[in-house]
Amino acid sequence: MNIGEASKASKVSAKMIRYYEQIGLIPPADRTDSGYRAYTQDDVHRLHFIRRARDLGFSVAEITDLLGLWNDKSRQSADVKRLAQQHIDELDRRIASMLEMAATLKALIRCCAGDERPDCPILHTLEQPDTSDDEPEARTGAVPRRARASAAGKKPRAH
Amino acid sequence: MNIGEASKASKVSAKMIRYYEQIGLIPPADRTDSGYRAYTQDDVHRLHFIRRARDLGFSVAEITDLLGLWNDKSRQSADVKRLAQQHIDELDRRIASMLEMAATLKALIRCCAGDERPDCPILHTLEQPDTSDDEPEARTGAVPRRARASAAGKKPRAH
DNA sequence: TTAGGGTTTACCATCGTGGGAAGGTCAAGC
DNA sequence: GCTTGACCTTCCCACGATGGTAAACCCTAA
Repeated sequence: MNIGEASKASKVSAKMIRYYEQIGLIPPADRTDSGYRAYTQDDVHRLHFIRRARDLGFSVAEITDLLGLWNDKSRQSADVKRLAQQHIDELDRRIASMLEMAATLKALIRCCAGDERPDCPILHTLEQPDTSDDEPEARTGAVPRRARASAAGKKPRAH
Repeated sequence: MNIGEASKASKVSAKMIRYYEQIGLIPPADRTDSGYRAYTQDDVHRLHFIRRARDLGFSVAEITDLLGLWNDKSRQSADVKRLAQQHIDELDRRIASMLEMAATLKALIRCCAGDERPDCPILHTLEQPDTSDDEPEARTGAVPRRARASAAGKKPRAH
């Protein structure tokens, strides 16, 4: 099977298949005499597995582990469960972060007239220094602010 | 004011200040005779504005627009509101996408014994082709699947 | 004057994906 | 056989926002 067919069958783009091979997520494909990559049904199966894990938001690094467990006949389901739980926790963290942003914005929007006048509490708030919590140095090193921001979308998944 | 001081005051790293200048988000800073960037209180004010907008998850492109409105004395608050609403919509889309992933994983996890045996419904599900919805071609071109995936974290915000 | 810290530019890495160029291969139709 | 179009190959570039590093330069206090 050519890479194009494997791509269609697995729903992983040819570009990504080559990339996954390059970074070692999948073993190098067999080659025809002319250098074309040749895939078996099993290869497609693995690619599809990867695709589905990506759809669930697993990073390539996490998928490396998942594939390892997938191939390990003597795996313990607890290991898989732990991986999945870690990923859920990460998702939940990012969700919470974004919910917080959205809530803040929604509160601001409710106060904005949204008419032809220039006065706007949204810009006003962005302009103002922190009003509620403002211990300048003490809090800067703390987790929340940066954690909120950094957790906001660590694993892009743009096609 | 040096870049270091401006950085501390605005809570934007020096690295990012230079980057924002490079991509044209902020105008080139004045320079001292020796080539050091020099910032005014107003510059810091603008940087802080940017920082706060980033914390709310606005992309640099969106902030370009926000800054334009900020500087436009004859702006209409409706324009600001519209920008904010668009961003909220985008956030909500990504949140929904991640909630869906998390829900799927949580459902899988509930079915996994999580013990020393290798049998695991999580891997099993990743392994299986789509069972519920499987109109192979008809649906592939449609939005949902890819939209779900691509919305999963388009705007990384890693420090 | 010297030491140490701040600053400058320039380049590289991240992560997963797409785009494109330049060239080789294959299969169908003439 | 030859042409054509679709496919494949590798290689490089881009994205977005950020961090890191290195080599060179500047400033200030002791």
